[in-house]
Amino acid sequence: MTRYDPAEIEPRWQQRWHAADLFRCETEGAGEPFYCLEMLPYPSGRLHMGHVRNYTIGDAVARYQRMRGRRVMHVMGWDAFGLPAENAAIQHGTHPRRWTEENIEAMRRQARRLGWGYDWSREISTCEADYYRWNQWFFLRMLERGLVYRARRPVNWCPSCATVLANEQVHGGRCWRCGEAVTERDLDQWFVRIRDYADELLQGLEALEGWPERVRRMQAHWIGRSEGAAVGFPAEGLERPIEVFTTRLDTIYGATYLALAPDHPDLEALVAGSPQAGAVRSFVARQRGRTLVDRFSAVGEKEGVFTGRYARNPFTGERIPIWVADFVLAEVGTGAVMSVPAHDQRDFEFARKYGLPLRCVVRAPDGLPLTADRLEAAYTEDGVLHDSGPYTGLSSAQARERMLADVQARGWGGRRVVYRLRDWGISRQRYWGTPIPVIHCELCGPVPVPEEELPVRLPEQAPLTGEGGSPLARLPEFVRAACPRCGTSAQRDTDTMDTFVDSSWYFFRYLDPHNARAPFDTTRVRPWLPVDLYIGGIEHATMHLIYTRFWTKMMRDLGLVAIDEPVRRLFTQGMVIKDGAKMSKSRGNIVDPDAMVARYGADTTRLFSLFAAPPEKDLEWSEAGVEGCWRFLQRVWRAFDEARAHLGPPNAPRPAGVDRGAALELRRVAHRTIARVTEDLLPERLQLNTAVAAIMELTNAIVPLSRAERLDSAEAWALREAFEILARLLAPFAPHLAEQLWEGLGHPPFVSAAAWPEAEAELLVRESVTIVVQVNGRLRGRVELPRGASEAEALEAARAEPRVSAYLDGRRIERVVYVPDRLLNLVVR
RNA sequence: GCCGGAGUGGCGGAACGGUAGACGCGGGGGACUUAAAAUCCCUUGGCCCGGCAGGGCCGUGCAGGUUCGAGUCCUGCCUCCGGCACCA
Repeated sequence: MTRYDPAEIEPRWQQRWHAADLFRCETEGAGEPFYCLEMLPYPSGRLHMGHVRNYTIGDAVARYQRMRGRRVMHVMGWDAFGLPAENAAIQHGTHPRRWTEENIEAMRRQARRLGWGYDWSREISTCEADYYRWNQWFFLRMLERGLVYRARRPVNWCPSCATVLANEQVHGGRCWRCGEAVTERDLDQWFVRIRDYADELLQGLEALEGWPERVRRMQAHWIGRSEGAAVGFPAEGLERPIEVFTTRLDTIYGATYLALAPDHPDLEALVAGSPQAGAVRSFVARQRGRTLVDRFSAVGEKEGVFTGRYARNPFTGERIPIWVADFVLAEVGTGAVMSVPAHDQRDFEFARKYGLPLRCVVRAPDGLPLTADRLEAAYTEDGVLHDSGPYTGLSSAQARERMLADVQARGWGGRRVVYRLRDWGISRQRYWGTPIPVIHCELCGPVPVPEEELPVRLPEQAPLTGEGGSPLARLPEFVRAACPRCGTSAQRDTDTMDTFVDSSWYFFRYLDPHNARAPFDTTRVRPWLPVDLYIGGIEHATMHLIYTRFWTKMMRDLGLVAIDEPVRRLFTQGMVIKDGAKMSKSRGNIVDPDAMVARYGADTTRLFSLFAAPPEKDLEWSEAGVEGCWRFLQRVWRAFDEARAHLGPPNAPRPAGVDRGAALELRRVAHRTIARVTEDLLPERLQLNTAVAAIMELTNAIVPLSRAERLDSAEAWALREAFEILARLLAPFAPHLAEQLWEGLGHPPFVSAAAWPEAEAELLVRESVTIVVQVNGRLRGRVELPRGASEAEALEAARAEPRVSAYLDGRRIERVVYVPDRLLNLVVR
């Protein structure tokens, strides 16, 4: 008997797949395209189990679709720019490129060892000029269209990473990458007008039926559309009125003060010369030093300072004080609010603390007007207006409409929609990224680098300190440039692009990876898009997955693609957990994929990562579970070894007698397994854990026959058929062992290229079925009947069952519920 | 606070509104072995009646409801996880 030795089997098949170029995919050709995509990895060093899970799911789907006859695009690439490379370089005195390339090399080797089938001829690495030049090209296209602009603005700053972060990259006030508390800084930055697409990004979510509801909700919330009105409050000492945004225009008669954000642009002009100026300035200075984390944790303890200035409520003509308050955020709405303490909880708390007046103007529809002195909390519901001049008596909704019409008629302001989504700041003050193709000229301002001069190459050497400031700025030979417009000496932009730019369009490039004239050829990519299935972690719900949707729409508007959305079906797989926590180096609960492969082989590793939990849920790592998968594969191996003696030649004619007895039973199980596994592998289902379970059941049905002393010709034939089915069903999950079985069965290679088995319909239905008999909904017996038996026949059979008849004895059957071939429920009294 | 998701054996998890617990792990018993490992076979939700054969009751977070029938649908709670969070 031969031993199951993955260390011997697996490299051999990997070699043969490679030699046969089995996974190459032509852009054009026969077969319906299927684009199976997984989020490309950051080459951090080694694969971790999260990668293994992600890519094994994708590989199983890709292999399955290939066997179904689809032309499958399945590619691997590297999100190769980014900060860890730079930090590692600083720490270990190496170069980011070298560090990155070594990691890619190691991870590519690991990918092969796990048996993942990619078209390596399409591999891309985003740190290559061939790739990032097109980031620059897109930047210039967006600049032409005004989709990129430069602005000085308070931006999120991660002190540890020494760079700016986009809003999406700040999670709970902390850096998404390193967890450091984020502060604010004023910097000149390039921004992408993703906000211009806010409405479309929001609307588009409804059509994304193939996306998890969870992700759609998260994005909708992230975009955060709110509808209301912008109203100008004339302020003493300012030429232009202070514009406030409100969704509760109906409460405007209750506004008793204005509150401005500490970094409101008009604040300095407002307070200049006021006796309060000093107090305001020191308050503002204190606020600026606070981190976001600090600000979040202080929710509820609002602070503010009176500016010494007043504004006029356009509706009432009333003079109300202007305050600066920390709970008003510059980036929300207009950065200024009309405060209505009686009807807004925040305004209420602030007014209480500083003794500002309250005025009630809305009451519950069935209630009495509240009075300010009795209020314990703001009344924030809609209701009926009182003490609101001509609007008194209107409902909140009516009032909002009328008031808005009057605001517009009198030129005070108008309807306004604001989004929580902010423009995407893409400038990064680090080295290892795409240089921004702009030259700053003292005379002409920022001038785009002419297209024919692309790529602006990232200099191979730059002084890296990690202490802040763009490393490229310290390279005079990089910085110095002639202004493309006027020719005078000017300076290159020394920031690099956010690496989320790289990952926004890489899967378009996979489809045309060597194109030197354009990011990709429009006609080539068309048949492949949108991506049929995209697999990755949930953590990108409001980062990468928003950016790439935006990028697709932007490319559509440039005429490059004809789609509105990049991804038809999104699958978010769960995390890999060990001892109740996400695997991480700092926790020391890492399981190394290499060690797994060395010990159990790739097939066991793959199988476990698919079997141990439904793919969308978190997977708890269990050594015992791995052992179980290992045992299963051994069992398959041994069963096949034992069966050899029984098996006839391939393609033998079907002998008489396969339609009864053990042969029939085995055939039924085998064909039912085809149906189950096929269904579980559908992109909209993807229940790979139950698919594996079904294959285990098939194996359990095979074992007794393969081990039998002697089989008749029908049983032997059925046994061969079962193994041929097993080999092909196993191919997406444990492809090496599957190849070995296929070869052992006398077939030419490769099972990976064989046709997926078809279930014979007549084997899926039985001529006799077990019907469950219930009395009053409780299980009391089972009867065997021919399929399609009538209710009367079922009833007769049920009455003949002693267990059933005991419950019917002396009672009247009031109702019979009959589900043909399944169940009979007798309702008695 | 708002928005999602999830609660099923000792564990991971299965179950078109129709036999709850597939498959795997773990446990118990047995075979093989001098012994162990490996492997194989039987068994395994709880309680109760029975010598066995067999049978009964309870059971999918809690409380109700709809239904002939609810893990699954509805209402209200509880707990845990995730996202957002002073959004004007």
